[in-house]
Parts: sequence; structure tokens; C-alpha cells
Amino acid sequence: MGEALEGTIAFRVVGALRDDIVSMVLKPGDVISESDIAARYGVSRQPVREAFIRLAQQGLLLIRPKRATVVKKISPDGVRQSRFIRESIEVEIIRRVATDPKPETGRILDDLIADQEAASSANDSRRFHKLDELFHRTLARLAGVEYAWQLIDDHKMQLDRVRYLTLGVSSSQRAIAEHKQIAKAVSKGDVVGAEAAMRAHLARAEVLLSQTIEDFPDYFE
Amino acid sequence: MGEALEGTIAFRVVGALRDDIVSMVLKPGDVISESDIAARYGVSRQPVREAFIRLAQQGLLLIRPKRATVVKKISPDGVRQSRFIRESIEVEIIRRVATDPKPETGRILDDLIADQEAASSANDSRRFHKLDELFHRTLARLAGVEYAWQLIDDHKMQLDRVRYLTLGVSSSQRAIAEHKQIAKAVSKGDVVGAEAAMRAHLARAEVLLSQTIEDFPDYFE
DNA sequence: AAAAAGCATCTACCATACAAGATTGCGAAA
DNA sequence: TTTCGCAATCTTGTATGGTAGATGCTTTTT
Repeated sequence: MGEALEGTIAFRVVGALRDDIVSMVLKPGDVISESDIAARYGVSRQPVREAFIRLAQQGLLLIRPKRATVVKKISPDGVRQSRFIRESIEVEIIRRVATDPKPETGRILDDLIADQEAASSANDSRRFHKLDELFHRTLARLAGVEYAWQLIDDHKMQLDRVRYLTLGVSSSQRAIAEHKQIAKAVSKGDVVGAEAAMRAHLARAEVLLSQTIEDFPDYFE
Repeated sequence: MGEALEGTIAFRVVGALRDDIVSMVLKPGDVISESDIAARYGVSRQPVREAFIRLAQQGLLLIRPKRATVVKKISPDGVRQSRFIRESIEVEIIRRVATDPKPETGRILDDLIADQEAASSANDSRRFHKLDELFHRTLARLAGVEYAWQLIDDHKMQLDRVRYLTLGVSSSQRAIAEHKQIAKAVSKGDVVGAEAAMRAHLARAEVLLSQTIEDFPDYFE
């Protein structure tokens, strides 16, 4: 449901700050006044302020009126609920896709998985991650609810910050195997199997949160 | 995930504009420049501009740079996907609540339904609507995902605009009966029955969209 | 008469100045 | 030494002026 303001300074600042926050260049708890960022980017306070508003609405910043603006600490409960939202929607997506699989569905998914295997063999983890995301977004598109994926994407930022803290532990081989299982069930029209495979796939990533909180207690609230 | 800026002018403007848009005082397609609203509320353009940004991010306004800002027309596909999102999450909520019903769950829901019956008898449609919303939010709270309801609430604005156009057709008796059915299945721990009842409950509201589009073609895109 | 160029006038965007609340730290008093 | 209070200095919130782009009407040109 977003709108396009590309080309404006405020838009550039939003992108830059979002990348810095998700990649942990700006750490949870850091204070970033409008003046600071404005000076850092060589612009006025105005577009920075508007960027703050957008990012606050996305849950990445916390504006404390007349006090300061801080990079929001990661809320364990927020992460839990973001996962809940993602699982709810992705399960419903996979149900709809599997209920009425189109002829080309299987081929499209298989092609994506093949690309992922190539990226995995080449140890191109960045490309692998992009393709993993594309796999899920494609399922949303096949279900006719691509905007719903955009919603998940917004909330995934919270999860991505946690993932960034636990870098290098993801097993791409296992993820590929799970994608294959999902694609197979979908192609067969096996709704129950597809749902179970998707739930298992999403559940696998959930094990590391408590450990991460212990490792970086200052980043959580 | 929201932030609190209560007390500021911008915050007041956001609330006022949102109410006007949802209640169709401001109609889809209306142009509302920063200067207009600023003059209308007796404030400067700055807080109005920030309000526009927030409302645009919520999908109620469309900012066309250097051109104008208009009340966004209702997107039939957007309504459809908002319903998809709501159903996905509410179905998952009802599953979790029904899977592990606490002792007090039944009583809490029954009390709410009783209040609704009272409001219905008194023909207090406003209170009935409030209680209907509370019923669903309570289910989210019982599932431990109250924030997820807040997400639904944001998207419900789109649906509320449509509902406002079809005023007076909702059968409160039927809604109460469906709530009773949901509460009964939840109390018994009947997951399958609760899910089916919730889907039926949500599906009932979907019948009127195409007719509404015919009645108010200018409000849709 | 028709088409094209110029201009008045909108718009949102950006920069800057000012205002007001909140915090911090220093100094004075107990 | 401890505590209370005030003031300097942060912060975000608000107001206003100026800029550039887009639109539409008027005028000019063909």
C-alpha cells in the first residue's frame, strides 16, 4: 500500500538509515539526533526528520519527543509476533497455491531452486539469501497476494537484525532440501503436506533467539 | 511496533484526517493540499506535511510529488488482500486459542457476547461495532499476539471505508450467533470447528464489495 | 484555425529560524 | 558531604520563506 517518492532526499536518507540499522552499523540503543544525521549526509534537518518518521512507523526507530531518537532495541516478544504473522500468512499462501496448482507452478519453483543450488555451490551467500527471499515472494505472487509479501518483508526487518547477529550458521543445503519438499508437495496438490513442510521450514530458523539474547543482551529490551 | 507522539499538533492532525477519511467525509479522489489542511486547522504546513507522510504510509493518502496529495481511491485488489491477511492471522489465532483453551477463556468470551446482545437489543450500533472489534482483539490477546491485532487494525481501515458505504445492512443477530459458535468451539478445544466457524464469520462480510463498486464507481480505482 | 511556445500559478520539497520541553552538570546552601 | 536548584545546552516540535517541477491557460506563431 506504499507510495513512491523516489528521487527525494528524504527517500535516500530512509534507504541509507534502514540499511545501516538492519546491517547493525547502527546498533540498537544508539542515539541519532536529526542534526547528527543531517550533518553526516550534508542535508538539512527537514528530510532527515521525515525519514525518522517513516522508520519509526516501521518499528526501527523510537522517537522520544524533546528527548532523543534512538535505534529501537530488538523486542523478543516483537520478534516472536513477527514470526507468528509471517507463519500465518505464508501457511495460508502455501495452502492456496497447493489447492489449485497451475501447470507452470512446478517449473517456476524448480528453476528457482536450481539457481539456489548454483549460488550455494559458488558459496555466494548474498545471492543465496536473495534467492531464498525470491522463493517466498514468488509463492505469494502465485497465490495472487504479492502485497501480502510486502507486509511480511516489512516485518522481516526485525528478524533480519537477529539473523545478522547469528551470521554463518545457516545451512544452505538444508534450506534447499526444504524448498524442494515444499515445491514437490505444491506440485502434487498435497495441501496438508505443503503446509507441514512450510511450517517446518519456518520453524527451523527459530532456535537461535534465546542464545542470541544471551550473546548480545544490550541489543534487546 | 508503533511510537507515541501524543500531544503534538501533527498527531492531532493525523487522527482528525484519518477519521475524516474512514468516515468518508473526505472522499476517495479528493485533493487536500498541505496549505488547505493547514488553514482549515489553523496550524502551519509543517505538522500537516508530517501527518500526510504517516497517512500515506498507511495507504490512506497518495502523495504525488510537486503535483498534489489526494485521498487514495479504494483498491478492490487491496481490499481483497487485506481480507486475505486478516483471515490468515485470525485463523491462526483461533487455532492457537482453541488448541490450548484456558479455564477462563470461555467465560471471557461469553461475557463479551452478552454485552453485544445488550447493545443489539438497545439498537446501539456504535457500541455493537466497538464490542465486535473487542471480541476479535480479545482473541488475539488470549493467543498472546495482541500486536498482530494492531496490524489487522491498520488494514481494517481499508475495509472500514467500504463498510461505511454499505451502512445498515449488517445483521447483528447473525454476527452474535457466529460469535457464539466460535466461542463454543474454542471452549471445547475443537480446533477444526473453531477454524471453520471463524472462516465462515469472516467470509460473510465479503459479499457486498462488487455491488458497492457498482454503486460508487468513482471511489474505486 | 490550429498548434506551439511562454507565463502565471498551483503543488510538494527543502532549508533555516525559532520555540519549548528535557537533561545534565555545576554551584550554592544546608 | 549531601542535596537542592538553576542555568546552559542538548533534543524534537513548529513556523515560514524560498526552490523546482508540473499543470493549465493565454498568447503568439505558423
